[in-house]
Amino acid sequence: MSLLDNLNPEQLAAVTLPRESALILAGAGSGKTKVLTARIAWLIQTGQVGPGGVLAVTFTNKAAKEMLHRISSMLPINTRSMWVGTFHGLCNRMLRAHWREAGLPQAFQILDMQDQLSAIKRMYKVLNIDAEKFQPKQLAYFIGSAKEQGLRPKDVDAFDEYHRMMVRLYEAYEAQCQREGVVDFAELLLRSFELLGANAALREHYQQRFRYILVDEFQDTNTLQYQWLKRLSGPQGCIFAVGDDDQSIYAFRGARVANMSQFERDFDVQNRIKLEQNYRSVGNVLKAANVLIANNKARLGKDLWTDAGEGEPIRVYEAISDQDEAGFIIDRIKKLTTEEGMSRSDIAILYRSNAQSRVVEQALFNAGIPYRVYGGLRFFERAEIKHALAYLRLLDNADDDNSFSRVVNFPTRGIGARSIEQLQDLATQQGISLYRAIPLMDGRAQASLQKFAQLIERLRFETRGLGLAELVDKVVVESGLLQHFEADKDGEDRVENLKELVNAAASFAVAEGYFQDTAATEMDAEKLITPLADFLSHASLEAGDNAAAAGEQAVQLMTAHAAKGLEFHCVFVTGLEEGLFPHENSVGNTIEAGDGTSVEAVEEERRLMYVAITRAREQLFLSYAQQRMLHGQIRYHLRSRFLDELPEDVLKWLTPKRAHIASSGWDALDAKSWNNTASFGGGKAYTQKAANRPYPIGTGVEHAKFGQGVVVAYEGEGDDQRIQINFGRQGMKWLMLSLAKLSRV
DNA sequence: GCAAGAGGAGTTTTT
DNA sequence: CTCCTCTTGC
Repeated sequence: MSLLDNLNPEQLAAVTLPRESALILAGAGSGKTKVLTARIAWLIQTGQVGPGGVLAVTFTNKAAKEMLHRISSMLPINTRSMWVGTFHGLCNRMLRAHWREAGLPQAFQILDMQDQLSAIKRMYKVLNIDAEKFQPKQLAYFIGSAKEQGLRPKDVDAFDEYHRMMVRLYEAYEAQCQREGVVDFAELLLRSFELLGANAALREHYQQRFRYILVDEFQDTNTLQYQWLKRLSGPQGCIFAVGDDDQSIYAFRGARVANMSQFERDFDVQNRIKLEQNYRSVGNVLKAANVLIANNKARLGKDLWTDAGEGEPIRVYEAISDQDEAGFIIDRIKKLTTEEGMSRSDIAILYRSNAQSRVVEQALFNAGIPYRVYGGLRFFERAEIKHALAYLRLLDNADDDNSFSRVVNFPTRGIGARSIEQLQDLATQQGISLYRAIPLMDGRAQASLQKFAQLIERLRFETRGLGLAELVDKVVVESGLLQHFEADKDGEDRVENLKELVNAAASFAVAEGYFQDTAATEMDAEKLITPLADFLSHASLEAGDNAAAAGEQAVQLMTAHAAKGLEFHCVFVTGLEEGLFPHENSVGNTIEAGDGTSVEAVEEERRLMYVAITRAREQLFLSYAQQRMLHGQIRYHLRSRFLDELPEDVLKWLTPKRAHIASSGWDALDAKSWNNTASFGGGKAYTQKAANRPYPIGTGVEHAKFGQGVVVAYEGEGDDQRIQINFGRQGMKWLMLSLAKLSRV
């Protein structure tokens, strides 16, 4: 069977393109990964390139793994010489190989976001910076976005005092990182980019080597990633970029859709291939998606179609409250699993923000339906794991002050804050790391610090020659971490996790081909890295699964963002309310597209909605609530504009469709006449019909200037009485009741 | 050195 | 409301 079987004409055209740069506009569910992997396999199979000449880059480790997996199932080749990975993973690989040229210590460590923040806080202490005025998070953001634009401190223009300070802090942060031998995520990219820029021999080497570069999710690339690709591919470069502008939902973290059209210009792209046939969803879902996304102005243009039938209509439910909405979902899930025999794991509940999961979780829990929530702490981010990793990092690089500070007194060894301060002063004075400053200490604290240093030295000595898993095991035990959590009556999970870390090290060693007799600290000649350093990189770059544990067969709960790339038989998109989805922060705002133009921020929200609904294979439920608990207050929202943008003929309203949300100030009696609603409670707010409140809270009203809105609150009495109305896209307004010309909707 | 309590903030997130 | 961080007090 040929690789090219089972490809539609557009896919085939993309897979078999000659050596030239191309942009593949791949719609949701159009077989994007299939095309990417088939192209790689085809290039290799037809002898146009060897595995070593291919570089494929993705955004997530999951996507990279999936790609490698598929390639190796198509071709009997060794994928180790192939560069397939995330931007960060590939940059790390390059920097490990050329650490000297890149100006890094061989054992450089990678800071994740947590580490970066603690590094900044530590720096603030030394420099005596007011963390209120210059918030660590703000600085981290500032540094990150500077680096993503390729800017070093000297390149950043500061227009005011605040920003001048930020630049100085950026400079100090850089110096600290360099001294400690650590790099943050953005630094991995920028260093690699600068390395390629400064070192012509190296640049040409890689340019000649990677004859074919393939990029997944191209719409998500930021400025630096794009420039990196450009530099790496070189003048003769050939880039196969796959992306979907309609699924660009990460502008807020620097993704630049404009890279797509810039790519076409920069690389003289002759071929823009559209993959529009969808293999995932039924017709009704696709029609809704197409019509919805057509409301966006900034688009390259694309319409999905399918051979499959229309499927069931999209069902829409207006809930009285968030609880009622959850009740509706539970009810439907029960029906789906019992009457239609659907597996729970084929059902996803999507929402705009994480906080919305609570109500649904509660309801699922009460109903005894197993579920799992995506988006919690990931394995390598857990405190006990970070502690263990800190010991390991100190073995690899004793100058890593972040790691030092984390574990110097954990488990407690009587080294207090004052001793650390003293030590820090000495280290700062001498321009050396905390660890190296220990011998300079005197007084009482010296003894305990010395003991800590001896522990590290002893561990380093005793683990020499050990395999990776044995090394990790030894460190977890000898550091006292295991014992510490074993003594803690609530430490069971942490003990389990530490043991799991040893397992993780063992399976990592196997997966990476480090055999039992490979010493964890011995350089692997082929990979130019020690197994320990490799494992530590892995821990930083691949933080692990972030789904809370629960059995198989669980309903999947996640944000619409987290659902990107996934698909489910049945999808519930919840909280479709103005202010929530689209989120209030996006309404009325514009964002820079990156090419000089600006677009409405709500367009990104619409794309997010597009992503959400195109996750559904067969069944799609949309819901919203008239009132919901938010930040400890009951809030009233209008129905989301996105619902109103959907074509009526693919929808089936399970509750009467009203002119708009809460149009008649209805009470519990009305609710009973509606499907299912009464049993789920809620609606209490609607019983108040005080004479001085002509429009009860929750009522829909129309205002000549602001349009339609929902009554949210009252204030004052008599002639002074004011009414608060949520006008959705016009915002929240307080109006004098006696003056405002209102009418019921 | 740790636990309780005040205080503040509160989209989306991968590496 | 609820979660997280930082401070205060024993």
